[in-house]
Amino acid sequence: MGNFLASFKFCSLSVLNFRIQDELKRKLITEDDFPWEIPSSSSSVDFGDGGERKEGLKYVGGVDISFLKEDPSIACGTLVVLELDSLNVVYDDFSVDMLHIPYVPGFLAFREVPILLKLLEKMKKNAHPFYPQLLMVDGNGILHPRGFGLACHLGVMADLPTIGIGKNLHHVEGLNHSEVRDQLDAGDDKQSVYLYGNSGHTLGVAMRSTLGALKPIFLSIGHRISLTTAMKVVKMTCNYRVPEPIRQADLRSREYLRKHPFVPQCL
DNA sequence: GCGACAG
DNA sequence: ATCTTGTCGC
Repeated sequence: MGNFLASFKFCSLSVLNFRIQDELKRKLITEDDFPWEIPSSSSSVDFGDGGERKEGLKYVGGVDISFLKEDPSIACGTLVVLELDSLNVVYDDFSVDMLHIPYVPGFLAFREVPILLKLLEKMKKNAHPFYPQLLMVDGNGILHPRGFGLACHLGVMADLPTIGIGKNLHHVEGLNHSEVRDQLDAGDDKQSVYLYGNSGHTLGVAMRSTLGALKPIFLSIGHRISLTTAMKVVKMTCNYRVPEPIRQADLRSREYLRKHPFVPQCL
């Protein structure tokens, strides 16, 4: 009986998760859909005419989750917000939870979205002035077996513009690591190559985000942003290989777990 | 058939 | 994701 229930649970999970991804995918927006102006890569120009202009992108969020080595089911979800100009962290928040959903490639969102969404909603409910205008997610967007990775899932759920940042290539639609590497090495000092799936659609881009970085990061559209704009924003935030919002979320997440051991908030 | 497979 | 020391370089 236990086996039956276990396998039923497993089956229903898989089937339902496919449907949930397909259903949410209908809400996906893959072009710029926000009122904020992306600051030019240099300093912002002040025309001094006092005229009204669009509000600029200022608060960029990053999310990550780290795990307890002693118990991989204990996770620390972390949300940080950085000021784009200075890349200073102006907000961080943490939530330690016990996860009951396993990691399955292609279904990462079902494991991580609840905890991340909770952190975002807490900030939104309090009408926090630093609520992010854009969110970077440690995981892929449309670079995904069904074109709906963690960054898309979280973006649609939170109704936020999101960018997916992968540190490893998810092998989808014939994409493979060595081919990408060869293409990057083909050019003299090629910094990025577009990722085309078997279907010919652009799924994302492999990008050497800093001069010294041999290994690229893999970015893809999450929600409500174009790939071109996503690349601009990511480049603006890369002091190191991993964009600062993700990097800070990662660093602080591990630190929090080190300093606040064994205190799950949800059971 | 075997291996690969975001975090 | 996590386990891990030193080491090379700016």
